[in-house]
Amino acid sequence: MIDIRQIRENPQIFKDGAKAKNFDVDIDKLLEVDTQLRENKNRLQDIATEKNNLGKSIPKLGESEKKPALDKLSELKQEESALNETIKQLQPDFDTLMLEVPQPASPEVPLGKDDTENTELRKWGEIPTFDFQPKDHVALGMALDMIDIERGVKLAGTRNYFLKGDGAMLHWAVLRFAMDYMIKRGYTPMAVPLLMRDEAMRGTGYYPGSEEQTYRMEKDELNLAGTAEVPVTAYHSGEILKEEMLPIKSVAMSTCFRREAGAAGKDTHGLYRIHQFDKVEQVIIGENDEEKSKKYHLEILENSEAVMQAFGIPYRIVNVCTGDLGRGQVQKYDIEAWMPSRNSYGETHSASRFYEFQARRMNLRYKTAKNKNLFCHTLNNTVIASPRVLISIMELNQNADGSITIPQVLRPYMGNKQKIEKN
RNA sequence: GGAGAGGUGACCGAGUGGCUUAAGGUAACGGUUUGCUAAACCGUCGUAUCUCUUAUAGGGGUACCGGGGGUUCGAAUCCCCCCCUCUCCGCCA
Repeated sequence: MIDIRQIRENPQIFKDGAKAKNFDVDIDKLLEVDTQLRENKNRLQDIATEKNNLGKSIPKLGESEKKPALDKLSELKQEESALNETIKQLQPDFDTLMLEVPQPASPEVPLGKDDTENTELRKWGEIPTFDFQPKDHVALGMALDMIDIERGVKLAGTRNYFLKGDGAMLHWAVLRFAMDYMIKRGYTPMAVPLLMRDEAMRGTGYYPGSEEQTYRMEKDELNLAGTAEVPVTAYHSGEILKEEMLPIKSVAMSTCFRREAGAAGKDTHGLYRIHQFDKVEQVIIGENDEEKSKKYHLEILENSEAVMQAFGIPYRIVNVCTGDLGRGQVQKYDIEAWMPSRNSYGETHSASRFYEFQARRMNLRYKTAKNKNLFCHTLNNTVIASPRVLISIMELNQNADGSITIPQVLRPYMGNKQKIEKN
């Protein structure tokens, strides 16, 4: 959410910002409602003052003076309830519009209409060539009895799968390595609830907007989080933290649930786009300081790169353009991993910087040394998401005989096994 | 699922109609004392919003004691509805 005072002072920035991000929001309408609301509220305040004064004087008045005073009072009350009625009508419009105003992107974000206009910042690693006919992860996984998509679909519908044997082991190895790495970097591990109230969804910026992407438990009015970002970022919502607590760096591993509505027919093959996966996610809750936020942003990007490098996966860093940014993001770096079967890079990570946007929505603040309450800044990034990353790992490390060499760093998590082979 | 208790400021916790923004305590900040640390003592210390002024500070108004409505000249305090939390019992991983 944006500070309404900033919108009042400089509406054009927010109009342009929304346009660049492809969001449709009526700033003029918002300002109009804001003006009306303020007029009514100011008048209401004056009435309250008058009422209070009058009320206090009443016990001191003589009998003859009491009657006119009471008459005046009931007159004021009538006007008061009329104003309240108007405010009650305007307030929801105002609140709705406020939740819709996007955070303008940072100047270093490239202008663009959609993901085709994202710009590549740099690459890491060599794209391998094979001197045999390489298989894709599905063929590999089926042959090695690691992946069973058919039965996943039988039991849970399309975009569902089983991992078994070394497939399950590899999946957990990747997650555990990522978790251990982040803990070594000083991030606090968290196990989190995933059934979230609407409030948490709104606070992180997923609502309004991503309702269609989200599984909802209608009976309980709870939402199945699509990422641990929701519980971890909202963890301190509504609180006033002490400045010395910041930055709070957390890492959580969780299952992620996504409906993938509107993606029908897209990426239907294999484990790329699925309804349920596991992810290690890093979150930083920091000070209200743009320079620090940028520093943290690079830090969380580096953390993920280190993990990708440890796995030996070639990747590139993409500066996501304005049109592909979410409502709240100031800037976003995606990491895209090389996936031989797609013959392209596929998104595996998304590092976002929000400044105050999320903190304002969830009323997450801290008290400075000067006793001021400021909204925190929030950031998050994937550390690793599996099984999507298994596509790269399996396909890149396959051998001519159909076996898969396990990356060094994952072997300790797989009983020091070096290869996954047919048995 | 059944029964009960409760929701007050960063935190704990008092407060059953006006003198309460709200006692007391903790934490924090400033000061006195002090070789240092600690302790003790004194002082300051809620949030939001509007407005004024000798305008990165101060003054004033208003609202806020879970949310919404009501009674009343006046409500944290009384009434109604809702939400949430906790405890006990039952069932159970």
